[in-house]
Amino acid sequence: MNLTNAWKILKDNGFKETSKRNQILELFTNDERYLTARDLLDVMQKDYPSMSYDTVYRNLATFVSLGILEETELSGERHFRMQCESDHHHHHFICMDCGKIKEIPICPMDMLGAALPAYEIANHKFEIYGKCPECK
Amino acid sequence: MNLTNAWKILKDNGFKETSKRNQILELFTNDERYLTARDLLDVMQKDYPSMSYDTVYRNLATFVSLGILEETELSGERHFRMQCESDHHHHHFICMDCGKIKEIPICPMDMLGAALPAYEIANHKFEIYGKCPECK
DNA sequence: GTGTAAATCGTAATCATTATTAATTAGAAA
DNA sequence: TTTCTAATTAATAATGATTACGATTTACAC
Repeated sequence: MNLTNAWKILKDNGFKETSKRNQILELFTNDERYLTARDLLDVMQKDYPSMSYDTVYRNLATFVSLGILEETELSGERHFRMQCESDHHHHHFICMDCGKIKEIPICPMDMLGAALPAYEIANHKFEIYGKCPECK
Repeated sequence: MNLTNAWKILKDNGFKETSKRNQILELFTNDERYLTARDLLDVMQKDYPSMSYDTVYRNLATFVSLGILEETELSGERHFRMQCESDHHHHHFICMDCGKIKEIPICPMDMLGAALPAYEIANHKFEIYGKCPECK
């Protein structure tokens, strides 16, 4: 997901173009790591000292609901990153040191077959945590 | 994991036998769902009106560190349940309606093979969410 | 340019979790 | 059984992430 696509989605859904929104999106396009609301606020308050949590969280929720950002929970905090470009479903390795991620092309649901008959599957989560080659 | 085993582990590690600890453990042996700290407190305050959060959280942390309970995060809250009896590594389907769980005997890490050379894998999470046959 | 709904600001409220200190208690030792 | 001590708990406050709200500002359609 890049800036242009993100703005197209936002415009298509009637959202207005604001400098705050743009800076949030820019921060995500420039960082492949998962970021917290605080991470964003800390950076943005340099340019916009009046930036408030409300604005950060509200926009994060908007972006996630539109599929612009993806979200995960790491050590008790919500983390966000730009939705991957990959066209096919995948999962992530997350480095616990530097926060960089690597796409895992395998999805365990493929191997599940008929292991859960009669169950209605709504969602699943598969993440791997550890150290990337650079941090090892 | 049953009460007897849990107490053996606690005693072996020098922990004292208290009525609060016992009731927490009993609640978990009688409930296969994941419970929050608040769930426990609500029930326990009927028998022990003075029960405090500190006691709940402190014991939950103890139990998890000793491998008596297992923990996961669901919709922003920490949830706990008795460690499964299964001797072999597995994952869980979790019903989002009734909270009941079903063991999934498959682990995606088995299929990963050498997909992450040079990476140091410390941990992984695989969970499936949806509705169980009874709730569907 | 104007009007209006959307967006943001500033701040307070909420909720889960953790920390602190004093009082209580389990279990070992006398 | 009584005493002693460290572990445990109660009561409450503090913290940190997230959400909420009234007032103000802004994007943009007209």
